Amino acid sequence: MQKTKLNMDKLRASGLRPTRQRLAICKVLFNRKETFHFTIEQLKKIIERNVKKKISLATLYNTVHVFKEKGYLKEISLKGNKTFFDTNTKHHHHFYDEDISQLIDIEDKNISVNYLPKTPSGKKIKSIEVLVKIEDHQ
Amino acid sequence: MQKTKLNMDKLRASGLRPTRQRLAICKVLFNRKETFHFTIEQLKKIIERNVKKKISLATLYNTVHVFKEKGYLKEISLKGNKTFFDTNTKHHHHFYDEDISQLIDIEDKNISVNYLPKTPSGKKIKSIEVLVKIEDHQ
DNA sequence: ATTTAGTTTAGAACGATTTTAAAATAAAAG
DNA sequence: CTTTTATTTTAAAATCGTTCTAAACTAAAT
Repeated sequence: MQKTKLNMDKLRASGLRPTRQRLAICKVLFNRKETFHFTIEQLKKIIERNVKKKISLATLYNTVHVFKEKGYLKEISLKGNKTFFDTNTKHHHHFYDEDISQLIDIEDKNISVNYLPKTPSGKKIKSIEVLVKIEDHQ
Repeated sequence: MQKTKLNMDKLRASGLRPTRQRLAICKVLFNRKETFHFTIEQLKKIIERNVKKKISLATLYNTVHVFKEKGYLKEISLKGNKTFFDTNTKHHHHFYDEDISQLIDIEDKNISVNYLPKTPSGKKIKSIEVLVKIEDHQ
């Protein structure tokens, strides 16, 4: 069980020292089997449940931001005030249930976009993101 | 030229009285040929150029919000702090140039999503939105 | 052990949006 | 018309998510 070691490597690769706070954040983010979608507020609540000493908001924002820059987290395009992050860094898409603000991954291979219009001149495509909004049936 | 009349109808249909301020907003939003993508701040700047007496931010937020509820405007899914609106209310998609924060419409018929995974049980699809991010070539 | 560089923190600051309550205006009633 | 009533506009305060700040703290290097 070298999960802590892996997290330390991830931190060092991001240019961050492996502190108690950062390791607690990594544990919540990366020591899980399933993809994890979260806002900073949600992450804060989860950490508060699992850790005795509280971690300041500034540290959460900081660490998450660096992981995003390094590519260990993705930011998700959604309207609204809250920013969502995703531990699934592979290229993929999402179902979004607005009623419960819940995201579900759609694997890239499970969706196909046949794209027709030409890219504006001088520009090239950076990414194609599909968001499928869902709601209660009936 | 009954554009003002049309705007008054739009306002009344939205349950709003046609005031001087609201008609000025409508003029900027709806008296144009092309689709218009905007943030509230951008709308404010445009109106300040065209109207002698200034319109308060609260009125802009208010009116735009009601038009969105009524379906005369669409809100666009984009990450980040700023909220974009679109006068094109038909179902369609977007190119997004993050460098210049510029949106370009892609007509629905010009893109096709072949969607494979099944919708989570008890849920049905509300919309499918495609966002094609573009950047400078090279 | 001491120094140094990086980190955490609470709280201030910030920008976008919403709310407030008082002054202004549109529409309805007389 | 003029008055009354309901709606609207406004500036300013409040709020929310996020970022910044500067002082206290801790990890790593010496």
